[in-house]
Amino acid sequence: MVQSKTELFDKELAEKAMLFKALAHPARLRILQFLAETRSCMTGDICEVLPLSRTTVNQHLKELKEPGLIKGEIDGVKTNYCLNSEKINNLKDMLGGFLSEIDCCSDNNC
Amino acid sequence: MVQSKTELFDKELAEKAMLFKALAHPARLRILQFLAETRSCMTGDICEVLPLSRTTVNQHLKELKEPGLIKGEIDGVKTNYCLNSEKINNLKDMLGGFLSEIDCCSDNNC
DNA sequence: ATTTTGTGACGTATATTTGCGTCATAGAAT
DNA sequence: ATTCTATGACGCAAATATACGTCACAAAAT
Repeated sequence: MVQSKTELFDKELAEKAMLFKALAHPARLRILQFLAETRSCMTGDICEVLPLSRTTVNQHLKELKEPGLIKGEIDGVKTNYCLNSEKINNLKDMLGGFLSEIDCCSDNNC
Repeated sequence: MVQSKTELFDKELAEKAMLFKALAHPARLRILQFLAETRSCMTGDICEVLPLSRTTVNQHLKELKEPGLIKGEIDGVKTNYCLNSEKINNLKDMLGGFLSEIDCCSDNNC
């Protein structure tokens, strides 16, 4: 692509797409699940659950942190990660809204 | 990446990630919106709504067709696209399920 | 003081996505 | 028969994502 055209779209749509993108990899979904299961959430612990190197896991964590879905708190040497419930709830509303907007009437057949 | 490790994850998670990926671009979200608004849904019509070339739009359509979110019916020269309500509803359930699984208790703070 | 442990930052290689132009095809209109 | 319209298939270039190794750093343990 000569240029990324993402900014030519509606701002809200772009934002929603960004959130979907954050969820578009099984590793990131697994991380969210894991963080929901256990609140003790060191980076190292997360790595042990995933079939990926620490480096890669770290990168996925960054991608979840960027849209604010998770938070990272430095605790001495360690960093504790956890879900950002507020954002997750926003996400839930947003996605639900979009999907019901899309499929208001279920007779959308050709 | 030396290798795509997507297949090392839970099959269900991978499937969910695939669906999220299909929704991870504003153009594709816009297409879904547009198809919900109007059922007359020729490729050409869709192109006029998007700031992208017909070639690119076609590709996005393909990406929506693959997971079955939309259907394409050949009508003479034209192809009519429309939402696949059944799949959209599946999607809605799946996402809702995942999100409530993630955020069962809203006291997930560090 | 040195080692260990847990991290993040940086660079690199490969894979995939995005965007587009061009071509071929098939039906409709002239 | 030729032109026009609508479409899909193919291939290319640039941008991003994915995965990893290596390095540096800071606190804790030895």
